[in-house]
Amino acid sequence: MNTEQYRKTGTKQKILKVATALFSEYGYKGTSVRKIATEIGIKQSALYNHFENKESIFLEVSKDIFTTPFTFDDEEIKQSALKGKAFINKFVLQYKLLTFDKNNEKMFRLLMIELLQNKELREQFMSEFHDKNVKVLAEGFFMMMQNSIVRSGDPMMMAYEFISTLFYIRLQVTLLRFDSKSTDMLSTQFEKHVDFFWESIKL
Amino acid sequence: MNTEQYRKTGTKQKILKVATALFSEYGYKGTSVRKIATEIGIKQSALYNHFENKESIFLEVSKDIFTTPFTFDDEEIKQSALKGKAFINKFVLQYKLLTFDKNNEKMFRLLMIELLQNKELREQFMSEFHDKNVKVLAEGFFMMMQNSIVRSGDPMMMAYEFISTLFYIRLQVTLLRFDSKSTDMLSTQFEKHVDFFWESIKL
DNA sequence: GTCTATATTTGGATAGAC
DNA sequence: GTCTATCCAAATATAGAC
Repeated sequence: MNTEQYRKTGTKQKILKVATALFSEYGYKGTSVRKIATEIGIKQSALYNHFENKESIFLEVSKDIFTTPFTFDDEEIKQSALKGKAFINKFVLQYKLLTFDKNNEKMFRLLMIELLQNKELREQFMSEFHDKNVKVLAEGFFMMMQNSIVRSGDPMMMAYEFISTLFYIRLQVTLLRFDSKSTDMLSTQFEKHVDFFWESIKL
Repeated sequence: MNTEQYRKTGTKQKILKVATALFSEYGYKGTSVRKIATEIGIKQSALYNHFENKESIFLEVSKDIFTTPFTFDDEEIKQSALKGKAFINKFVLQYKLLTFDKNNEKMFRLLMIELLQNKELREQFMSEFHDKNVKVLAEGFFMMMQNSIVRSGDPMMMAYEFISTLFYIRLQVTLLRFDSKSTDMLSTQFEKHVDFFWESIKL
């Protein structure tokens, strides 16, 4: 029997779930372990059976920020890149799905809340959120340049230009949704961006 | 005589200065009134002779976030817009100066730290930081379209594309400088952006 | 206006019974 | 594993002497 283990895991998962919700709404300092505990119906001291301290809860929660399934394998890149616009369309579709996905939204909020309070998050932001995406995009643009599908230039620069707007849209969407405001005006912004950008680089 | 008033104002200004530095580094919750007080060499309780409470200090500090001298008067727009690239060059120069200006940098950091914790800041971000800039840029692009200097399209959309990259560069610069890292790789990004964008829209 | 002293609250963490 | 009880630290804020 593993009822005991099951219950233990159950509580631990509850803690992580509630902590994720609270951290991504009120930030690290704005979230007390008391609040986490009462929210799941246990006393504050009981938390310490599952986690050493508050920070270890946060660390486990924030682990998931950058576990986004965001890489295309090489084959897929090559195939898509030759199709030109289809490549960036594919990329943006992924990005858009992440933006509106409930879990990813929480993680993105948490990232933005703690970005200037947490050096490690800043570095991960640069490497995982920026560099990785730029690299994938730049590879695609490079191939398109070689095949004279898009105008020549620095692929990394082109990728930078492309990803920056995606980030900005995502930030705005996140802010609006945080206040339960409509994102109608922004929902088509992703596609508009693709169209505008493609028009800017195609040959 | 207004020595007393002078001293009062002096302390008040000191408080605001120190509070700005601390809030923009540790955020609202991460900054205690104690720390503000000791930093300027007075006891914590003495602060309450100048401000009602902690929040009122924050409010006075955050007032300055959006007092950036960022609008061009209509005449200047018209003149610059007809010159095409000179217009966006001018805009970006302003933006770049703000990005690297010590005071504006603090204010931007404060904005990013508190953006998801403060609804009013979010709304001001949208109206003052986004809408206002989009409007100015869109007017310029509109005139360029009418004069067949740039390709036709939605001026607001074009402005959105343009400003989003500026914001992203600014954010990255701010993060790097926060960790005292080199911004060499980004210092020319503003100009690269202008070049890339102009190449994308010019006729 | 600033100081000392103090009230009050909140939050993180531990000890020990069940 | 959870509970009650308790400790400790930090932080906001006020009262009253100088």
